[in-house]
Amino acid sequence: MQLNERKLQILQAIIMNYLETAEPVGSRTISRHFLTELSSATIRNEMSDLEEMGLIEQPHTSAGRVPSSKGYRLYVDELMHRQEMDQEQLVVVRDILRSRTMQLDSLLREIGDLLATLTKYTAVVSMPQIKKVELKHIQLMPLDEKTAILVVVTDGNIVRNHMIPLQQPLQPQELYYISDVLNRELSGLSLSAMDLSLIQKIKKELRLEAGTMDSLLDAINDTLQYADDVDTYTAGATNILNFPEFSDIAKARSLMDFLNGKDQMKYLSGESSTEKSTGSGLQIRIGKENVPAQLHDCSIVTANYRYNDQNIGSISIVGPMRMDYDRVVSALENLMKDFPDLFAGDIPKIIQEDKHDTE
Amino acid sequence: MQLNERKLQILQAIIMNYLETAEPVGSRTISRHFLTELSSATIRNEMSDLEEMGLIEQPHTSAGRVPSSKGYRLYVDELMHRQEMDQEQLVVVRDILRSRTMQLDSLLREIGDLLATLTKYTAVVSMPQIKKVELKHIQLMPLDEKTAILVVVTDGNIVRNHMIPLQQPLQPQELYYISDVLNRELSGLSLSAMDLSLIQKIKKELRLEAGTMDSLLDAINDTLQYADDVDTYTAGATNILNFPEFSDIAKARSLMDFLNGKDQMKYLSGESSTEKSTGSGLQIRIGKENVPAQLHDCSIVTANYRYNDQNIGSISIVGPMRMDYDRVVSALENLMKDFPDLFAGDIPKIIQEDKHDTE
DNA sequence: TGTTAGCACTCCTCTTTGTTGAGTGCTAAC
DNA sequence: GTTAGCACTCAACAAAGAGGAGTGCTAACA
Repeated sequence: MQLNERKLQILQAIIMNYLETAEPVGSRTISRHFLTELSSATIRNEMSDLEEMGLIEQPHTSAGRVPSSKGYRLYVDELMHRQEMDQEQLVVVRDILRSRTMQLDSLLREIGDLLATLTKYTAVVSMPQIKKVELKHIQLMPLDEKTAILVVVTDGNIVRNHMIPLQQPLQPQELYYISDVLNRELSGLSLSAMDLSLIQKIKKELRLEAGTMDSLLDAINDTLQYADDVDTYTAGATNILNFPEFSDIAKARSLMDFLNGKDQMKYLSGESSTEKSTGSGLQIRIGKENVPAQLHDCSIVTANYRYNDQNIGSISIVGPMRMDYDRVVSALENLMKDFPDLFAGDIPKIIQEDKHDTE
Repeated sequence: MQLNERKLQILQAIIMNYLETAEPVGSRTISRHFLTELSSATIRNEMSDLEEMGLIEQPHTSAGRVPSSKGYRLYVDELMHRQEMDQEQLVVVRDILRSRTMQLDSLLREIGDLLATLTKYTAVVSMPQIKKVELKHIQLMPLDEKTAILVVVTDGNIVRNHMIPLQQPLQPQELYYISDVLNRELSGLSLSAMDLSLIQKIKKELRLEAGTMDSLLDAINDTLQYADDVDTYTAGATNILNFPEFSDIAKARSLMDFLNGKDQMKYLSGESSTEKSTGSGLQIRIGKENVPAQLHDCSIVTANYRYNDQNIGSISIVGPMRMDYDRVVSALENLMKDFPDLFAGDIPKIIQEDKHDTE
């Protein structure tokens, strides 16, 4: 079957109308509001074709049509228009973000909040995997006789700290000295580059008793371990409750639980090979394209952020399949333009299609 | 009107049954399952009295009775039984908590998670107001030419850090030196005890240029400011969706938004003068006793935790008015016993009443 | 050949109307 | 003071019917 221009226009009209109303769209609605030069009967014929092609579906015999996953997919790949964002609003908040924080993790949290507010969907930010980024500074601080604090600062100014039990009391000077050595050996490296030989080298240089050194290395290891957990931040989780597709409380709850559960969210940050990505490097997963069952009614648009050419985390917008893809994609793309250091190399090409006939 | 023993028993039966079913309780139910020696007619008479006294209410003419706020209040003040908790479960998790962390803030988060799981309600922890606790250690760390990191460790091993822009590059040695001076002057004090004269003194001792010093003090001030925000941690927020009283999505959403909104949660941590507290120092607010409208259908049980005889935060359980007060109070009291250093001075007196007649 | 009016048909949705049952209050008897 | 009995109330549920949105199909038209 041919997928001509007119069919595409009808598909687009269905998606636009369904986005607004969340109700199945009938032929008459389209003939009245979108393609006024055609009669409803003609549109009915075309819709029948579109259904046969699997792009739209009928909830029941005498209902209008609803876009299918495949229909959304086609829309996202071919028909979507980028929008300019509300410039004022965006600019204002952006400036606040820039001025307020120099720490990557809090910056990301604020970006999440911003996106959730802007899109009215839920934003899930997977926090940076600091294992992959370079160490900038490492420091032992005296606390009391039995404890020291290990503070690790990475590229992006992410600060992590960890308590270290001391086998024996150490003088502040000793801790400073150890810090210096650790810094000399480790800074500039990523945590994942630390291996046994390096540790041996440090051990040798420090000439500390085995016990002290071991607990120290254990602590560093713990910090590393903790850093490896994919930690996520969720903003606007309750926005989910606004959508009629989640008026069933059980459904809403299972999704919210899923979004809060740190473990499962690893799914989001991982790049799945099957999904196409948009020209700008965004990944869009629609409905059943998501593996976890809880996400089968959802769509997810994900941007990966990077540091030194390595993906170290992601920002996702989660909403119902009936999502305003234009707005969400535009919001993320604008964000990417605003933080070129975070999304380097992926400057979005704004595809400027004409807004044809969809009056 | 007399509030005799039998009336109390009936009230208790109504509360117990309503807790379980969330349905209005009829006279027949009570006569069958609770006070078998009485006929339903007798109980009807007593219930009529209880209603007149404002302790129970009728949703509509031909429905059973539901406890009123006043009824719950009476129950909580007079009739409640403390329960022993599931010992095994509690002990196990408790040990994990104790061994895993020495940092107050993460400990509190874990306690929140534990309580939410245990009670099936929502736990809201207001994080410690570090302004009120003593400084243990303060340290400036070099980061790059333009920035240093200020790390502040307080009593309870809460670590906060803050980026400090440097007017001019400083050598690590200089930063260490400044740290030493700051430590000497500040450790042992609470942040709130810092005042101008103290700052003058430090300034004098350091003999640094005004610019450097000012930005430093600004940063410390910022940290202090940030510390003063009442930060909260919410665990088990989605548990709310389990209760039929929140099957109305709008209601559920407004409550969840309220619980997530940091600002409004100050309400929880503040001690309101009007509420009585239980013998063990817990505060219980029932339904309309809560000031914010969003909480009018909820009850909240709050325990304040302290450090050096100062309240520095609180742990609250939020649930529907139809809450299992016994379980919640017991859970919190057990927690208080387990962390005597956190809840010192308030060792709960377990009131051992007989379980009379409520078969 | 593509478009459109017309029409029969489907099926959801909403309203109406009973029916049922749980629960009450009241009265009179024990 | 307690209880059996009875009339009454009212939410909840189900069945039945009306309305309407929307479809598919056919036949006519440009």
